[in-house]
Amino acid sequence: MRNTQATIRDIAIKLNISISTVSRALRGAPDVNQETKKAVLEMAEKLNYEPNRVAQSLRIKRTNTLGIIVPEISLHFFSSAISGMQEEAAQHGYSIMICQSLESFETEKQNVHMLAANRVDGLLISMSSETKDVAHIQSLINKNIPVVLFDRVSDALPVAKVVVDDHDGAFKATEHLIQTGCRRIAYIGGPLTFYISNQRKRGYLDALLHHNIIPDEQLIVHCHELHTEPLEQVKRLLSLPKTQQPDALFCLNDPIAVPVLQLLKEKNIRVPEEISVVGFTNEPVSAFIEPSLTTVSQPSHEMGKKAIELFLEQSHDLDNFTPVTATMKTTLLVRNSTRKV
Amino acid sequence: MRNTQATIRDIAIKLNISISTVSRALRGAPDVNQETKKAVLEMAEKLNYEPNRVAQSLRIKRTNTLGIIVPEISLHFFSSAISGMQEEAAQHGYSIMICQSLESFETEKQNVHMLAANRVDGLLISMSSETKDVAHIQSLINKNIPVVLFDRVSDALPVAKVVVDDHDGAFKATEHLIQTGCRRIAYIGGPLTFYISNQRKRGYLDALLHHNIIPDEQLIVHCHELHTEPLEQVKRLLSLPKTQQPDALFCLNDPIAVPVLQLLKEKNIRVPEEISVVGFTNEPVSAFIEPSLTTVSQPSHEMGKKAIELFLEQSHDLDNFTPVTATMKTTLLVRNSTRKV
DNA sequence: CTGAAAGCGCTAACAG
DNA sequence: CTGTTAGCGCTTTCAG
Repeated sequence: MRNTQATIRDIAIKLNISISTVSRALRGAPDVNQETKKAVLEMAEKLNYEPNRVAQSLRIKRTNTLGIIVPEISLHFFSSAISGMQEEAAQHGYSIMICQSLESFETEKQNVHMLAANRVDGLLISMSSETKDVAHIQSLINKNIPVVLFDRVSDALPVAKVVVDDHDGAFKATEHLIQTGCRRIAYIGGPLTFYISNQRKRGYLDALLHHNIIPDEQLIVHCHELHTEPLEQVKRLLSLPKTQQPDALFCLNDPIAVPVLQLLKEKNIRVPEEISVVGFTNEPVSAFIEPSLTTVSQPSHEMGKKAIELFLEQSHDLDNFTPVTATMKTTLLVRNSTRKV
Repeated sequence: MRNTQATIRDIAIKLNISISTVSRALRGAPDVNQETKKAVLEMAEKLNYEPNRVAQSLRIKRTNTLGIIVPEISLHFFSSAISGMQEEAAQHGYSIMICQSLESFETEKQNVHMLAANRVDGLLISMSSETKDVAHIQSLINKNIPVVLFDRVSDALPVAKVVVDDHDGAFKATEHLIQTGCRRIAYIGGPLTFYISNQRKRGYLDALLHHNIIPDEQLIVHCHELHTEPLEQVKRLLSLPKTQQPDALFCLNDPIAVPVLQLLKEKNIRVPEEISVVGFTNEPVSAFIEPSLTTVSQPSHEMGKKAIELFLEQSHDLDNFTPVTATMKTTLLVRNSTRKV
């Protein structure tokens, strides 16, 4: 933003007509003389005119911009979801503004404020694992700003959501472990307040119970932090007395499962012979790591698109809108980190 | 953007003072009575006031927003660069707006227009492989909008750039292939107008010449499209008469090299015994694929940060600014897709 | 079909 | 220390 940018006023003066006529011509209003319109368009071209969306937004009280908050852009699940959103949003004339919370509650709050200050027309949020208090998001709802939660959602918020059936995915994954002979299956999860982790834990527990396996509290791990703690916890589990050690690890997600697989390789523990590993998400590396990782795949790109669709529906009919939850399908991808049936 | 958002006017009325005083208090101007200031801040809090950056931007002619255009968000190199930018930008009070060109010139042009219309304070661009005409970017420069090109840059543009030494990286990679006994080394590159590809090709050629190997035109491939064509071309090379077949493939980047590696596996061609493969970029999968991919790594996150730094320098001193090019270090990561020395 | 005028929410002289 | 005033660039009545 500097000088030298032509405005409708410049066009109006050059053409010796009023700025309202220019404005009309530019926006293709019907009640404008063809000749005038042509002249305006030509002059705009000549002056390299670029509409000022900032001024427009202020006037029409819409920015045609959507805000997105994700924990970490560079995780493939999120960049892929963003990519889906971006494509869908662009098709409907929306730009997107992106923030990352880096799994920090404070940063997430700041992000929300920043995007609200920018008067985005809607917010698409995947919550940080740290977030339990959802007042900052609730306040958006109170201000009538459409919010769509995706993947990392919260029960406490009456908003549109895009999720996969985490319970079902976890159930299938755990059942697969059981069916391939595992009995002491550990769950490596996130904080106790982390909704998505709890859903997956419930699926895991239900699968155990369904197959008459009594859950062992010792094998259920809640990590407060998702980068280094999971590895520590796995090491701890592996140092338990032989009979108490797990014979399978069901990890909250692939970004946890992949390093776990590497750790096991370092320790010369054979996968899946000695221990099976299952992840969740299906990050690209998971197919390539040796052994390839059995995981529950989520349709990240489609989830992104869907989130935009839900926003659009909601924004068309803000007054009588009831929060919908779109549940997408997961697929259990059986690869080589689990035993054959 | 809907109703119910408090403005400084609301605060002024409630407190029975002028809006300029409110404005001053809110921005922490020095010449405001402590009491007044306190009252304003409290009232702002109470009304859930959120500054309107749209109005601010229009008035001060700066948006504190940066535009980013990348070919594809979900490629790790780009999402990682974006992540670096986002973190650095946030520290300096900038928001970011993201577009993807999807390797389409037309889309890239549209992106530029959209971001210009949004009056971003600067643009960070990694050009599509299709882009040869750079007039759309030149026009930004003419309008005094700071532009920083990163990774996918163009020679024709006098702007700040963040690159790696592509020539050097390619030279090292090719030399490594030669030193491990390869003689018929193919280059799988991009379009002839694709700057980065040409740089890498030159590094490749210079390495060959340096080692007295006469380049074979037949082994130098230019793909117009980067998703499916490279595989076709490799298949073609593999169907040449035995003596004309390559014994190594140096690929423009990892997103090409990885599928190539898979193709070779399908065809039961042993890597690196029968043919060596080298990539460029170092995507996360490259370390995990079997055999792991020898590649030239680029510091994506740092390149992103650096790009923001260059923007900041430039925007501080727009008038007498000379375009700098920051060249970052690459590292040859020798893994298992090439033979041992 | 066109123009005049008001105003979106905010900042920044200028004057007190 | 505070208030008045004039816009930033645009859209949108309301008149003609």
